[in-house]
Amino acid sequence: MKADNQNIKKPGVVIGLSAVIVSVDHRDSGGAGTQAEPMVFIVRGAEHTLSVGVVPTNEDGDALPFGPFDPDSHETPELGLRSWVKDQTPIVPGYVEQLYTFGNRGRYIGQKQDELRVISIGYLALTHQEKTRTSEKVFWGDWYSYFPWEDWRRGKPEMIGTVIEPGLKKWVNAADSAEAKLHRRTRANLCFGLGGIAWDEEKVLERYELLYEARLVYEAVRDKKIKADYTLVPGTSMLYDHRRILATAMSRLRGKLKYRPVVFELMPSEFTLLHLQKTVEAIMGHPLHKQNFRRLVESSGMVEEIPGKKSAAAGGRPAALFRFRRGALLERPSPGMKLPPIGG
Amino acid sequence: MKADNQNIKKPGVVIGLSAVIVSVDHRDSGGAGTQAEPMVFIVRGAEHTLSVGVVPTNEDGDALPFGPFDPDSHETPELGLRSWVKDQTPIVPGYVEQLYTFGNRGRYIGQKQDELRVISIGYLALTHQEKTRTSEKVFWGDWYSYFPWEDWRRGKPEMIGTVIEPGLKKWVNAADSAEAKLHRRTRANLCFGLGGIAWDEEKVLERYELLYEARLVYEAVRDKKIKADYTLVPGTSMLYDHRRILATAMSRLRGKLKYRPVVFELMPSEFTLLHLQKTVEAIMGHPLHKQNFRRLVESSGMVEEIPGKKSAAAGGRPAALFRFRRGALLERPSPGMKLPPIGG
DNA sequence: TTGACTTATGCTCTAATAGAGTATATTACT
DNA sequence: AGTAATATACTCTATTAGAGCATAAGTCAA
Repeated sequence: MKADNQNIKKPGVVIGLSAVIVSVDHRDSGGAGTQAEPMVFIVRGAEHTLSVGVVPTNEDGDALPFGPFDPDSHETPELGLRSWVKDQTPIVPGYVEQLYTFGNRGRYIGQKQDELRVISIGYLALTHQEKTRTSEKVFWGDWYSYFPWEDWRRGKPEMIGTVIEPGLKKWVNAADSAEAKLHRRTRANLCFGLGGIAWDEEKVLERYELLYEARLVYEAVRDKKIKADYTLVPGTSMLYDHRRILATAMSRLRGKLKYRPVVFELMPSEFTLLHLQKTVEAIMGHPLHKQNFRRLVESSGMVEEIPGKKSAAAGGRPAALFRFRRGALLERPSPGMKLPPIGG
Repeated sequence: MKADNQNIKKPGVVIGLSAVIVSVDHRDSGGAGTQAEPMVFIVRGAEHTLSVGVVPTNEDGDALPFGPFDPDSHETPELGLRSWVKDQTPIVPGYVEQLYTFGNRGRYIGQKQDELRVISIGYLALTHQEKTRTSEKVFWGDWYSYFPWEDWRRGKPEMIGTVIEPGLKKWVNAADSAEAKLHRRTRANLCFGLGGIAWDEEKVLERYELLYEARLVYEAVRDKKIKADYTLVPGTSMLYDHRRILATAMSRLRGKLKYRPVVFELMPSEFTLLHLQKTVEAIMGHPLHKQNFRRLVESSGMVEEIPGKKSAAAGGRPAALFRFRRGALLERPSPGMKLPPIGG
């Protein structure tokens, strides 16, 4: 259990903080045509993503905001993230949770590739301030533009059958042995709900990693420096491994929603139940049974009706307005809403 | 989103890998008096825990194994951990999962406290090789010796009523305002299942942090340099923030057991159902209903009976021997065993 | 050899919950 | 007034969870 001190202190190891800042764009207030889209805070262009100034790149593209970890001023990495987000963006996140620490070799590819190792502590942050100033360089991106196959709200995305399944089939058949083929096939089936297996909305990361391995996303083509003479899966790519970090955040958030009342971090102070439902559906990526959702939410005690107040009706009976009951957090050991899985 | 390069590269930031290596000591093979105790791999004495050679301490005590992260030879931090564990210990962990990255200021307290910042990427590793050579300095420690209040297998631990509740009551009453008192009280109730709230076995970390804040564990007395003229909660303390890391691992493992078949990483290749049950109970910290556990496990398809084979009976009808069905992992999207919470 | 004891295993009963659907209420619009 | 749209209340059923009883298959000691 002895080790050389020198190994550790070499220059060229950089610690940074990556943030997946999520909000939900509530297109309108209750009533007819209520819409909700999950958004991620994106910075575009190398000079923004490379705020530590040490990771040169020639590529342009979408990236997650990335800030320095300053051991002198930051008590904890999480406080560091909060202060950096507060200083550098117009966002004040309510909920912040550490996701994962990413430290793969080669995750930052630049001229100094071999010298430099970037360790990123990834965070998930939730906010309901979706109306922030944006520009061409800094904006809220629709998270399903990066992961279109994750959006089952209007049924199974077509590309799964037309692009992903054929692509994976090719990858399965490219395996060496029959054994390896079987292994690849079962993995593909499990991830993408093929062969009678149910789709699991939490497997966002596993699916992305599988597509990467099967070289069906641009990042794989880029990192492995291959020529893609076949159809890639639709979806916006990101710089570095940021799409992987985003996938990690989506998996985590989809899981968390089921047992902790984090949705409310994404809601305005007053909302209708449809409003809340559309927000949950937006995150989970699939539709829910309206009456049962209502029963669930009302019986959970997480929410209280605002007496008298009604939403501005738009094409139907006006809905009651609700607010989050902060007190509920103090009454039950692990409040949340048990959400059903998608019907496979 | 610009930052100074200098902030990052200062010397005095060390990245290390901490491992919570868990095994279960199966005291005997099925039959009467079957016992199981969860164990953690412990190193005692500063020279072992400080293998990076940069964190001086005067104290002696139990610590988690800690290894360097070497950007030159480690493709990923997880591979770094695996290789370091393999080289430096007799353990070959099967399952490894990243837990959390700890980087609080002051988590390593030494002469150079203000200069040095240690960032530890914490890992949870599971193994069933509990029979490894040990010494006075390196051994398997009973994890309930560090967290005796977490063991409800033989009912509610007495110390909760005799030491923890009174200690927390004092802490509640020491709050400034009535509001703050109420807040502290509800927090204590939620954590420790007081006032009619059910005990939640997953809140290991929250409970430890509460005890720390209420200065009822030695680490708080040590870090805050106060004089403890009152009774501390029983339980072995650890160096640095290692008991917090262990608590994080326990929380994670208790949660994971409910939806992923990780128990089998802790089992020998053949086992009886009682054996399996005792192992789950050991991790979860509370007893389970035997017949229902059997129904659950058998219907899950995670396990198959070994035809003909029976356990060596010890005082009763011999039990059938089972083995883990690896194939089950490939059949269902998220296999596991839904475990009931402790009856509040 | 038999009866007491111990553990394993099979089965039943009941309460709670989840999933799906029907029915009615309240609004706007034509 | 009638139609469309949404909100809300309620019902029905299948599944699951929690608890306990009954029987099986061994050991051990008198």
